[in-house]
Amino acid sequence: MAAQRRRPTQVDIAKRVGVSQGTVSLVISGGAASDQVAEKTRRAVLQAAAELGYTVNAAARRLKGGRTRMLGLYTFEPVFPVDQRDFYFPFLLGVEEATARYGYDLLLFSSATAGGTRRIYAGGVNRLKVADGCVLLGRHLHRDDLAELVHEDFPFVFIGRREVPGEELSYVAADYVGATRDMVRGLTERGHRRLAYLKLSGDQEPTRDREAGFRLGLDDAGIPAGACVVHSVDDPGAITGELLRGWLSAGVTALLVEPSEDDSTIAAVERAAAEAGARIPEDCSVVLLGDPPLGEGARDWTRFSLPREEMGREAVRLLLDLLDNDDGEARQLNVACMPILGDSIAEPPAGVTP
Amino acid sequence: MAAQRRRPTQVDIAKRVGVSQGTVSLVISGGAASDQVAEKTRRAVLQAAAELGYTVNAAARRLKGGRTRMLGLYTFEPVFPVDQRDFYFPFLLGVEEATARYGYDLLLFSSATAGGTRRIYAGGVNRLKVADGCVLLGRHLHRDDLAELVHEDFPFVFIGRREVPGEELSYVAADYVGATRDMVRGLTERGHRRLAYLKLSGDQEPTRDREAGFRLGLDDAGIPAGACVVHSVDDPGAITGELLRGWLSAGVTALLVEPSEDDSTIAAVERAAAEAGARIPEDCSVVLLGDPPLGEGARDWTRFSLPREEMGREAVRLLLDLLDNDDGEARQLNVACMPILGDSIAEPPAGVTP
DNA sequence: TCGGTCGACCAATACGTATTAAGGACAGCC
DNA sequence: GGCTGTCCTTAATACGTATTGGTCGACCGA
Repeated sequence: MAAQRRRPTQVDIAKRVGVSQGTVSLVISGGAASDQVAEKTRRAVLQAAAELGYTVNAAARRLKGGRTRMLGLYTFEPVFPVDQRDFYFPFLLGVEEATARYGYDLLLFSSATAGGTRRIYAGGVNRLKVADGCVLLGRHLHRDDLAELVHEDFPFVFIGRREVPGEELSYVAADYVGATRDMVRGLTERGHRRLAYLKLSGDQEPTRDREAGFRLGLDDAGIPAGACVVHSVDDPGAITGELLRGWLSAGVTALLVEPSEDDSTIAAVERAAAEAGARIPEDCSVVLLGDPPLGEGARDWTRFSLPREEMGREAVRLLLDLLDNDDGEARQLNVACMPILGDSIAEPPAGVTP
Repeated sequence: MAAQRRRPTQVDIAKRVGVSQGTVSLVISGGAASDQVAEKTRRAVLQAAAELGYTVNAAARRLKGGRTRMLGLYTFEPVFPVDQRDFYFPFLLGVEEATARYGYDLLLFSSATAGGTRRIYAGGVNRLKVADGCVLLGRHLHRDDLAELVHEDFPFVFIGRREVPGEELSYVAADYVGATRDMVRGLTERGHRRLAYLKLSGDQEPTRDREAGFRLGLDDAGIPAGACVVHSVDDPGAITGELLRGWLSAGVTALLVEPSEDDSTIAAVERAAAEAGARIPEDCSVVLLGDPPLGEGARDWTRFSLPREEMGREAVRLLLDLLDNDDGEARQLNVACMPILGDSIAEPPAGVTP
């Protein structure tokens, strides 16, 4: 098995069979056009291809405008770190499954990590373009990168709702608005009238959507927004027993908590409750606006859960749709979250009548 | 914003600035060669590039260079099914990490799944070759595919030891021989003299290696092979309390169990022990020759554990080594397993003197 | 003024594939 | 035999970049 110095090309096949490169291309790229080729030629070409161990050069095919049958997956954070594992893995699962079902291969842009910071345009080059299209994933993204990506018109779909001013972009997102609204309804129907909402600081879309859902939920129940607390969590350490006690004595009976990436916010809430001598859910109901990051917490939180696997699948579906009929339209999809009734909510304690 | 029908190229920049495409290329690809360009021109080009929103066409660049800076990952089973998750995930982790560190991208050959059966040579064409090299992973592989793959000389590294008659192929494998030998030593040093070894049926390399290690371990302790039981497990249901009781009354004091992919074998052993009224480890020590598939078993088995993440990393390292200096040599690496002392072994029960 | 040197740029080409207009062989028909 | 048409194949070209041998002009020293 002497090493062949150069990968065989269509020209090599052509020479061997005694036809032209164009004919080889017709056969190889298959399907529609290849029935113009005589069956005998066709077989000879395929045979030679097999013998030489030919594979199409993806770069060349792409260059000409052809398809690579590769979909890219770019994540703004590394996907695989173990602590993020449970968060990202289901997305991956869905993306991989759908990619496979449609007969595409999946290209993970790991190299972006190399420089430490994770950028699309490392060295002015947009690696993504070797793929036919790309699924983007991650919470912390460079707005500049995203803007530039939109500016070229390369097909991509975001997992998670993203906005770029003046641009329409494709995404599949969890319906945080509706899910949060439903959570509020769940509380108000149990009689809670005064709620505290702990939102993450920063102005990310998921946070904004939850807050919108919160306000809609209040409207539904006819509760004035002024009757509730909205607290922006900059530092989980700032969620003290003191703070919580203040809220409770002001008539707050339920907490809505937006989970952070680590479980620090949730942990802080539990700690604060302990410090304040408040039992969950007897003295204070708690609802999580999303999945607890580390999954295996001792408590079975009432919460909603993102259909992450489904979101991954849908992202691929949208992307392929985008590829197949290239109108300039953005595809946007909101998937419903699944409400989970845990043991962290109850009726408001008796005697609390705000 | 109107989609620009065509992305700007170096030619566009060249026209705008009034230089040739070649000069633009010199400036853009930067670094070493670009100091041949006058500073004034240089700046003009860069400015125009910025104004036009130019980015390098990755495909075109690749076309010239040969390398794609992609490494492939091909698995003979689907990687992502949830039930296999804990088995495959650490390999993936390691592969991805190393791939990223070396600045490569990772191509998952998902499309292979499409046809139901998982073959490399779908349609007579070897998809793998779009990547510079490939890491192969999985227990059940088509020997034909592998043989053919070796025959063309495409650089790849197997995770897990594989043999193809007459060929030298590259792999990184767990040192099953040494690890099993050490397990036997652990038992014999505690006084066990009569062991039963439950091996999987089938003639896979991992099974053979473990058996080799078993025999070496017996040699070390001066135990004749005939004094021990080697039982091939075709059907876990066949491991009955009856069978175990027979062994125990024949003086067997310890079991070495090769875990299957599901946990059926291990479960069968526990069930048999219960039926036979034998406590583990008081009446019968048990050692696992590998990781229990489902991790979270109630019992803390004495076993050895594969350094799966490390194996993934090493596979990539070997592969890149293979790419960079292309002698025809195969790279082979055995990594040591980590022995884990659980609570499933003890001294042999008193009164048993074979 | 002339030969020489050097800096700055250009023209040409290769990379491997897809596509298309055009060419050639061959058969059928009048 | 000439005409038309069908079927198969080819030649040519485009895609966007990197590279290299070469050219052109300026500048310098003698």
